[in-house]
Amino acid sequence: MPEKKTTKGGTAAPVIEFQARDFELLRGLFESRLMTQEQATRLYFDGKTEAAKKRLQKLKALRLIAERERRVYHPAILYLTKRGFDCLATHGKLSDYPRLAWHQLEKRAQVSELTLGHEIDVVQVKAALAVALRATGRFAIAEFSTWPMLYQFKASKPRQAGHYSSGDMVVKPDGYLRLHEPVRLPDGSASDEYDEHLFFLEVDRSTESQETLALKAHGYRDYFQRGGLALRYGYKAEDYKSFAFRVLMVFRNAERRNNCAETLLRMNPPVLTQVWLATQEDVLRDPLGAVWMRPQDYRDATAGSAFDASRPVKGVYRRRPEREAWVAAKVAYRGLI
DNA sequence: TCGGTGACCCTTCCTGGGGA
DNA sequence: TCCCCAGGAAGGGTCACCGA
Repeated sequence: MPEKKTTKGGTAAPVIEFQARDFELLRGLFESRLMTQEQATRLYFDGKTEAAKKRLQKLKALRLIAERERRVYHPAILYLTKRGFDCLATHGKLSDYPRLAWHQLEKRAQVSELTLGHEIDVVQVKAALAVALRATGRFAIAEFSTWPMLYQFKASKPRQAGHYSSGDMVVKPDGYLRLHEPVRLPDGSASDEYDEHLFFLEVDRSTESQETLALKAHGYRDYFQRGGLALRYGYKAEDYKSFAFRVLMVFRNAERRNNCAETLLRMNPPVLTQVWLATQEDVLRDPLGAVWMRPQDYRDATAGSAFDASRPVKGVYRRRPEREAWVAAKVAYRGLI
């Protein structure tokens, strides 16, 4: 049964029938804090710009969403208003989220320009993946969240030489994706059973040190080996192998990606296959295509060459465009699924 | 009948490039 | 340096079509 909503007073009070898509959009804004109109169009309107434009205008007129102050020629960045938040709460659309008062959400939505860029990048990757997955017709997205608080976890820090204990750290993923892929019966039809694919997402803005990235990779490995995800879904930690996940790291350029691959290979023990690396440009173009590499793939591509990661690092860091060219030509890129 | 959507067009506001 | 123009981004108007 459609639900009607009107506004009080004013001129030309808009009246709309809420659709499931409206709530999905509002929930999306609740989770991701911000998204551009273009991203909302891709995520919730199948890329249909005119349809998105009209619907978003109505939601803005109802003051359920609003856009950040911007230059007229800059893309519109949408956010959820208090009225939108109340609307979701009233319709019971926030029951599967932690309880959050409006003032907490309002504070969360006040982001700096630096954070803004990161949030938009994360949603950009999310939109690219969601659109590509939808287009395959093979997968159902069971969860795709970009709210770090929902999936953050504690992991132990790597032990340092001369120290008996290692201490804990909190890892806050930029995103978490759970996919269902129906198992095909011999006749080609889909059964009730499905395979599950689990991913954590890290979108790098070149603002963190390689050491921090390595620390995160260590954290993910620790979380896996301790059965953190198994426990999250109500299973025993010993069942951790049934909850194998990959960590997708997306970088601004190939140099940064390759540096990270080298860093992960130099860890002790090295991270070889759990972390998958790609550039943002490649992911936005073809997120499911052969654009991903694992540190092990990087190692294979550079083995015995002047860029072999096992060679000791000497002196200060210098750019090596020839390394990027070498890797681009030699590495065996992988498709995500 | 009405709401939602798609398509097309016009307008506003601004940036950036090119030429005088 | 100034002016002109193309183009980006989005708001808004209108009309036609579809489906409940």
